[in-house]
Amino acid sequence: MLTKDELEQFWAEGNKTYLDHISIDCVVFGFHEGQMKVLMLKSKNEKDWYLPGGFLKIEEPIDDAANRILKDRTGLEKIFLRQFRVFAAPDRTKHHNDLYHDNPFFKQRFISVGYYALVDFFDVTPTADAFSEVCTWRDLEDLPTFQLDHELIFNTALDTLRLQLSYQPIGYNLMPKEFTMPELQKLYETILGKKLDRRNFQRRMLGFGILNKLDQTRKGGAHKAPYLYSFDLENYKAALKEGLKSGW
Amino acid sequence: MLTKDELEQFWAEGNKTYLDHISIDCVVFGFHEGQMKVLMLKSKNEKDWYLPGGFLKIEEPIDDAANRILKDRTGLEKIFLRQFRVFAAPDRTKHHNDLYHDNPFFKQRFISVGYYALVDFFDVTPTADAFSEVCTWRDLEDLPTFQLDHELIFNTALDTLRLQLSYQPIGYNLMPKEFTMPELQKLYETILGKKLDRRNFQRRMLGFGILNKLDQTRKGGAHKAPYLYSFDLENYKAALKEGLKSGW
DNA sequence: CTACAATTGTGTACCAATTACACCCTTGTT
DNA sequence: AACAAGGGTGTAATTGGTACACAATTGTAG
Repeated sequence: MLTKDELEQFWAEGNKTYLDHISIDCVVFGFHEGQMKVLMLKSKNEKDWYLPGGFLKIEEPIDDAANRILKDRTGLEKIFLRQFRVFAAPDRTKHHNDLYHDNPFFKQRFISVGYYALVDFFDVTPTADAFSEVCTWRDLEDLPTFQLDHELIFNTALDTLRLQLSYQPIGYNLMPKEFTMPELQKLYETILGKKLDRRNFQRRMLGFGILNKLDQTRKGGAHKAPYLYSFDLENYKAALKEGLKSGW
Repeated sequence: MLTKDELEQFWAEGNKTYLDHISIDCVVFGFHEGQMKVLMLKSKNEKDWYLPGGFLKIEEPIDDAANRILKDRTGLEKIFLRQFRVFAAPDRTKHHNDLYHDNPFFKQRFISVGYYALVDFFDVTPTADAFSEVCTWRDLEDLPTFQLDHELIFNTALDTLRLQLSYQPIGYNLMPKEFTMPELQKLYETILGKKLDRRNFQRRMLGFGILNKLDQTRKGGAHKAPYLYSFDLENYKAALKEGLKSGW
């Protein structure tokens, strides 16, 4: 974390590096021990948490900016990222504290482009940014209070993710390379917030043709060892593009 | 249309009124004589057409800006509007002509927020903006060449609209108050670009519970007079919110 | 004023997908 | 060796979607 002076220096330089008025906020979803997680940050001086975010460099493509920001927070490149909405209420940064408001760069109005990301929990190394000293996964069942409009951004991302689940495959970016059917089902149940029938889930999932059944089982539990699966990346990508249901 | 001097004046004042780097582009869909239409503009000096658009005022909510822009082009207030994506390639305005590029306001990089709108064709009074003298409906089957990245914006809007058709009701904003089932079917067929079975369409549509059957028929054609329907606004709005299919 | 063409209203048989279950198999523990 | 906890696979019942057939209404041509 920067000192107050360093911070002021950073902001003073802001508009030489970054485009005015544009910011990016990211909702990073992970999945661990049967729980959905979101990556969040907190600075020492404040009690509220916020989402990973940043600004757009003057000549940078916006998806590159989102990737850059997330690489800094997670160590990951080539993250599954999707733009889902712009947050632009004129007063969205009004409640910021003086540290920011005294500063000419941060004082301006920001139109924030919201992205959500799906990542494999174990691949991520949460890394705090210059304005915080805590960066960690938060459980969806136990969320902290949010800064600014970040609760709205988070909720909108979750709604979008749930909606997309009904016509697009999800999981490739959230699961490890190999996984069992019950593990995948748990992911779906967690995103949707409801229980699904084990047998029907399996049939339907297999029916999509995006899974490869491996000739191995996951030993360890005091039960029958479940088979391992991996995603068939080619079919998975095709399903992403064309959707899982025909609609009309 | 403004003269060159007036135009320069307008741009010179630009950043006193408008926020830098942010623009808005709108894809306005209408429906007339069995054809899908898009509202487009053209200026005298150029052969390519462009979409209705504008800028965000310094303290204006972004949805208000989109509504304001569309009110200017169509005369309509309270249009059905939906944000669908941000267009932000750094070179997206590079191919603009000198009239614009010589100008400090327009020379800057713009991040454009894309909206699509659905309107009743007959309610619209197409009105040119300050930079054009043609503003008119263009048939989807006979589109002109587009300026800048407006073809990408248009295509993305159409894809989004088609996708939304599979899980949300559409029509309230595009149809007149009272309409017949074949007329509504024609709308769906036009958006989707394919024929649907008349009888199955009717059954499914009625199954959604968003239509009121009226005790009148539309006379005039040399055929059996079809019944008139109107939307049940309450159920329609509920369906918009919850979606038409359960998904999982 | 009657026959006709066009188009709408309604019904039904068939196939596919989803749901709700039952039964047996494997694994580690007691 | 018996048992508890889960997992693999199957099937009947229901729902939903698709592909048709047939009767009814309207304006027009003769």
